[in-house]
Amino acid sequence: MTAADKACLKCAHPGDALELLCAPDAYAAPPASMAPLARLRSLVPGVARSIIPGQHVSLEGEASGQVIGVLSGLVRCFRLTTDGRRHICRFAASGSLIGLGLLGVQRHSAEAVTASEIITFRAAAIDVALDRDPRVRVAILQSLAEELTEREHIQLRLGRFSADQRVADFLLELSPPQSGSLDCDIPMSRADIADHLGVTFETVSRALHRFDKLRLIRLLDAHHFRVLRRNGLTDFAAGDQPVHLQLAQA
Amino acid sequence: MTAADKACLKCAHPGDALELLCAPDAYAAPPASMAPLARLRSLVPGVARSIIPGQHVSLEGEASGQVIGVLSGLVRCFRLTTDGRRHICRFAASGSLIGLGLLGVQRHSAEAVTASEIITFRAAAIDVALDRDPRVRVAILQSLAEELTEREHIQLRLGRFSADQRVADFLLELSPPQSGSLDCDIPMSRADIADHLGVTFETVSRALHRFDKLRLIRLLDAHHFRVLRRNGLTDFAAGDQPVHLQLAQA
DNA sequence: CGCACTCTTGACTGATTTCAATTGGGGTGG
DNA sequence: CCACCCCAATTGAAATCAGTCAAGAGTGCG
Repeated sequence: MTAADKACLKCAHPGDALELLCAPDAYAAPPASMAPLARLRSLVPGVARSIIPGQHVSLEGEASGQVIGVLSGLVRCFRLTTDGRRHICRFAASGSLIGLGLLGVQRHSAEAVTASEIITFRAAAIDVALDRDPRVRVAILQSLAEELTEREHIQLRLGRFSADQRVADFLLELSPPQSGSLDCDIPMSRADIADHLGVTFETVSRALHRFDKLRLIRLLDAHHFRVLRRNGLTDFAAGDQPVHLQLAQA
Repeated sequence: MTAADKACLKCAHPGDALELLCAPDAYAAPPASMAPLARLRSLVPGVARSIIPGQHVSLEGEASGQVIGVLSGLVRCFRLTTDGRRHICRFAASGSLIGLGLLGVQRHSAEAVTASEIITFRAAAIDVALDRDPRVRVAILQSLAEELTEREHIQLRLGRFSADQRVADFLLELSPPQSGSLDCDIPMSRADIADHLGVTFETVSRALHRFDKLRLIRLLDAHHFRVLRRNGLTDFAAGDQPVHLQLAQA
């Protein structure tokens, strides 16, 4: 039996005991947002392929002439500062498009976080289709609108939230919106989270364990947690901190 | 002679002695990016009007069914957190469009920083034009691409730069790219800058005076500065800090 | 002429980073 | 199959950066 056989395919973290904990597409965007990529796929020819964790998808600045869609798994999009640190601008889950905007010029590098399937479109093909088919135009505009909304939120989080608030807010994104106490997985490493939230991985770790102590979540293991009090997390992320009072007791 | 007569019309900061210091359209985007709004204006009917500093343009969350273009002046786009703090997501200079994405639904509030002229398009009109005229499509996509690129940079700055680096980077944005030592104005208040960079206004003030001491810039007054060593600023913003060594001496 | 507001500056506090040590799990090779 | 190694994660302690609090200066406006 190989490692791959034992691995939890959903989250790509090895270990069979926890397979059942992996919520189906836990990090996936709501169904509605699958639409743009699905529609694009039906209207523009593209080449699908599978990639393994860590495998690179695109390189910052390259004029690859490609747009990439994530069909399954999770991809991290990042840039490096001149002094070598990394900033993960976003995690692209299934349904996300990478490289829109200046068609075909990559604004950032991208690598697989988990085993993923991606589809590659030629930017030129999309450009042509944009002229011919209004449905393509709608799909692209919708995808751009979604990314802009997502970025707006990320920006607010970076600009105005404390370290713990950022982590709480991120956990809310990881967990399905409605469910009160479902088990969720954390596909990415602490370092990935840290580089996305603009904090250190130690701070992420501490925050998670603090939430565990406060009974907001239950850390099942390093990559799985259960939401115990979603409202508590929400309040905490929002800055209402009745929870902070409990912090002293904890 | 009224206050308005004496005011520097470019930056809307009163005082006649400094009128000549106001670089023409100092904060304006490069000429190329004027294109989308200019083109849109020639293809879609819109209503222009003038607004005074502080006057509100749009309200977060409202489904106004409008898209706003900035013809001159400067507009701040912002959101408020639940605990009442403000985050300025971006400063929209002449040529910028506000409210693109989910057409007609405002992702944020907007107010004039300086006396500005804006033009209001009906989202429905743009939507119709998008179907009919490919040039509109190009203009909208280009504008979205520009905003996304801008946001990507802002996000990196918030996520990975120290307070001083953020201010240095912001100054670079305020000053025309090429000129070595031209005078620039700072149209917005310290608080505006702080709420954009995710720091306090005290920190902004301190950073500016530090750069002045280091001879990277010359602060002419609270709202005007001269770039002395652009490379120094660039290095500082990038994290190379040969300058920091001088900091001890200063 | 004085009020109000923005900006500057200093001293202190505290959150987060940095540095360092330890733990734990998984995969590899013996 | 077991021991070892490596990497990720956790945890603690010290150091630092930026925030908070507070006082004072400058400037425009009434």
